[in-house]
Amino acid sequence: MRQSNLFGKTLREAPKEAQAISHRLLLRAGFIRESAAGRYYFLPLGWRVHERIKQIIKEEMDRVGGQEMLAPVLHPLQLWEETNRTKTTAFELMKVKDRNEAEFALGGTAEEMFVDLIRKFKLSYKDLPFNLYQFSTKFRDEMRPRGGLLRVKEFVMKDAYSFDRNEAEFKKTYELMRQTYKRIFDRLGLETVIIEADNGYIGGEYCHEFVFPSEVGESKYLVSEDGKYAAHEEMARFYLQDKNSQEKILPLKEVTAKRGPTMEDGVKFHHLPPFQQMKDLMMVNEKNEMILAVIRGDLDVNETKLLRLTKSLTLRHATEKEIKNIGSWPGFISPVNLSKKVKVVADNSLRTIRNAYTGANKKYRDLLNVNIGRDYKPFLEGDIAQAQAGYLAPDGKQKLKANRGIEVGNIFQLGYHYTHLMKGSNFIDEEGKEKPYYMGCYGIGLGRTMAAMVEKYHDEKGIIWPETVAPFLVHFLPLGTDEKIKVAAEKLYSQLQEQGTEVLFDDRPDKTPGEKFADADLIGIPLRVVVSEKSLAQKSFEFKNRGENRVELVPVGESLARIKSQSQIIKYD
RNA sequence: CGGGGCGUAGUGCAACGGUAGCACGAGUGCUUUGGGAGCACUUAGUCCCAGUUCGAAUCUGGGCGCCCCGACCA
Repeated sequence: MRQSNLFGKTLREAPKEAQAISHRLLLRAGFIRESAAGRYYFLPLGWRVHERIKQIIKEEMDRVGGQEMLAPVLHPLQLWEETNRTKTTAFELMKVKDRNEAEFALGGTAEEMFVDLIRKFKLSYKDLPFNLYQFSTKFRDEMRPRGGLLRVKEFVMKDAYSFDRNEAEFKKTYELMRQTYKRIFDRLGLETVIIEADNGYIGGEYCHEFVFPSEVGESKYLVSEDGKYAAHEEMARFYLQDKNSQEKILPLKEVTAKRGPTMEDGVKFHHLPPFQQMKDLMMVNEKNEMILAVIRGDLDVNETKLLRLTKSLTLRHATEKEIKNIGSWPGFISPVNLSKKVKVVADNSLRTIRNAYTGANKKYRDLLNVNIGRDYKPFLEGDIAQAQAGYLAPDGKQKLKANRGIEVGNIFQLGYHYTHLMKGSNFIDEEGKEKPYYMGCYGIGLGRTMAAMVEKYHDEKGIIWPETVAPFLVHFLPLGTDEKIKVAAEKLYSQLQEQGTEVLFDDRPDKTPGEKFADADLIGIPLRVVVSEKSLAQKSFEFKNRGENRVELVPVGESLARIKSQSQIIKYD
């Protein structure tokens, strides 16, 4: 490619709205341009990188038997209604109507579409397993796009959907996909951390995020010091340390407590440690059922965990009025003698304390010596506690550290979530009976991956692309206008083209060396080859790898072979 | 959606309520050619709609748009 023909220009300064390094560099180097908030043009250079990333993903997906296909971008809205997702994803789902007033969702993920596809076929266990994937533009009406390509409203995602005959078979598929993702990110040169995460509106019981650690990332997670345990903060478990469960159980006692409504007020009033207090959080789910979450006072309720434990679709805090309506009092809520309408959900931490204090469902009245089991029997008990940096990892030895990263990929167990909700998504088993498919799904955002790579591979002058995804392998710069240089340059350029080496040939005649170098550094092509009067005086071309300062003179006659050997794409196995 | 900031030329910045200017870019010509060259000429702009005013980029109201922080996600 002749640079004089390349569409897209470098910018000396980044537009001021760009803050993230990847955003600034991609903009400045002429890889992307903004259309509207969270919607970007990929310019020719940017698209070449994007397609290289795509190729790597495709190779790895195909290697493990994935089959690429393509689903429509407009999804019949009825499908989303069938799985309740018009409700659970209301914030992000974009809709359109056609001329017949038929409603469609603009695909933001495609579980329903793929399930709907496979139920159009009568398949048998002999057809299983299979894994279908696509690269397609996804639409998500994000509340706030940010950081250039880091979070956008429209992006190309590789999404894959696996269909297995049962959980045991699925587990193999899941493990295979985990390894495949690891290979993909390894090939891209991104060391990712695999963290446990919440399935959110995607559904299913568990999932893992592939996170590239970075300050500009939005995924907050906790890792043990040895790195063996890593989980998204919304999911992270931790080791519960015992507090006073050796204490003798005392009789329940109600006392007057003229105090404020906060936890600190309780601590001050009773002169007892915070852990001995009970934190009571009144929530309301989508069916207007009231749920009281109770937890040890030194811990916080994790609403994601609460959502999962109670199998709720949505949860919100109850209003003061609602609390009074069920016969309690804000700031003095208690699971003891509470209205039967409220489902009490207790955190495991309440088993680590005895003789707790909390409200008495009356203004200015508190209870002392509250003990789980004796004084109240929770409807559900489980882990609803928010993990924090400094807590012990589940092994009880390592400390947890907080970290941030860019979520570049995600693998989900879906189980029967969709195949139960969507009628007729069954295959025929060995006995001739219909059985639902056991599913998983697997996503990678390409633009975000590209941004993550720039976050990693750059210096103060610009991007430093790894060869695996670089837009070109060689940036060839002739300096000066001398006829000898021109002839030598054109010769090497046509030879490189003949041997199929991807080269960006900076043939712009009116650019000074300084400008060509600056652009080359900014664009970040791995190998820079210069021809100039100086180099020709030594019958050589000058080679320099981006990111290294070492410059090497290579005799003209050997240059072609040298480039060829250097530009062999690294084989990965 | 809540909070904060901001909309002036392709990009970065100026302009007290009084002629919209500078740098880079782009174009033409000449010179120059190893780290964003020099000279000359040229090109291109106040987000939109109202209002206040003799006069609005500037003040007021509304709209639209963008960025940053939070609640969501590849």
